[in-house]
Amino acid sequence: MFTLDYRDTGPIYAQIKEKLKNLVLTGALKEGEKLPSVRQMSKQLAVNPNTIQRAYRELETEGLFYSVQGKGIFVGGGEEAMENYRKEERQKMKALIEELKNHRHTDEEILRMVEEILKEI
Amino acid sequence: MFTLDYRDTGPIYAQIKEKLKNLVLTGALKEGEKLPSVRQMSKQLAVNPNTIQRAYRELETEGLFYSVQGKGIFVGGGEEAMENYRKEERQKMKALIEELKNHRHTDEEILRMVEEILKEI
DNA sequence: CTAACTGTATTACGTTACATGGTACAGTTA
DNA sequence: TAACTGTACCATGTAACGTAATACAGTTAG
Repeated sequence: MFTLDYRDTGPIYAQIKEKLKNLVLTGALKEGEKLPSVRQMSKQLAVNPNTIQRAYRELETEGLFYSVQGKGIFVGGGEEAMENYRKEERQKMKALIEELKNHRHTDEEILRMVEEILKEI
Repeated sequence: MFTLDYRDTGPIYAQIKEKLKNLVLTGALKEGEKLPSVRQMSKQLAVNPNTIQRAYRELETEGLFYSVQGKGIFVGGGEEAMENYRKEERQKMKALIEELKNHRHTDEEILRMVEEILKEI
């Protein structure tokens, strides 16, 4: 499904959350699909089941997944979660732009930087 | 000089670094200016001298400050540090834009978002 | 019904980062 | 000389993180 990046310094559960979120947001995991069980995923990634559980639980809290006792964890419709993520992303962008303006970048410089980066990718 | 934000969850030394960096990048602290001593600053902010020392040391490593034994810590020319920060900021922006594109945002949407935010600020 | 699978919860332990507190030493300056 | 600077340790307490083990409830295939 995916592999861990051991150069990443942050918490493992956070990295797993990020990977799973991306799989859903990019459409690789679609609504209703079942995710690997906590124990199965923990074996695949060679981490503790509790670490997987934490990632799953938090993604459920965010509204991206839903779980059913004894059955498994599934990808939800995600409208609510999507709306949250859009807001988060906009907030991140706003914070970054505010930082750039604090550091004496002009609006034109910022726009030019964004356009350049968009071309690069 | 500045105050700490106790809602901030991250390390205190990191917050102090960020505040000091901003004071220099915005021009509030100019080249050659002397900074409060480790002990003086630690009293002002009510934190341990070692915490201040760490912030100062790291900013010196980044090339923003320079220290002289027995005299104090001063704001450096900072050309080297500035260059690093510009690169860091561009890297942050690139990472954020890549995330947005992964999440199915189009170039037009991203540009529009940036323009909107620039107007807001 | 039973066995094997699911999610979920809890407790304990070790490691590490962070912050504090204290001490010490070298250089500068009034 | 005294009081200030930076710098370098070491010891301690706390919290986050990850691991490990265990237990319980619901589901499902046999």
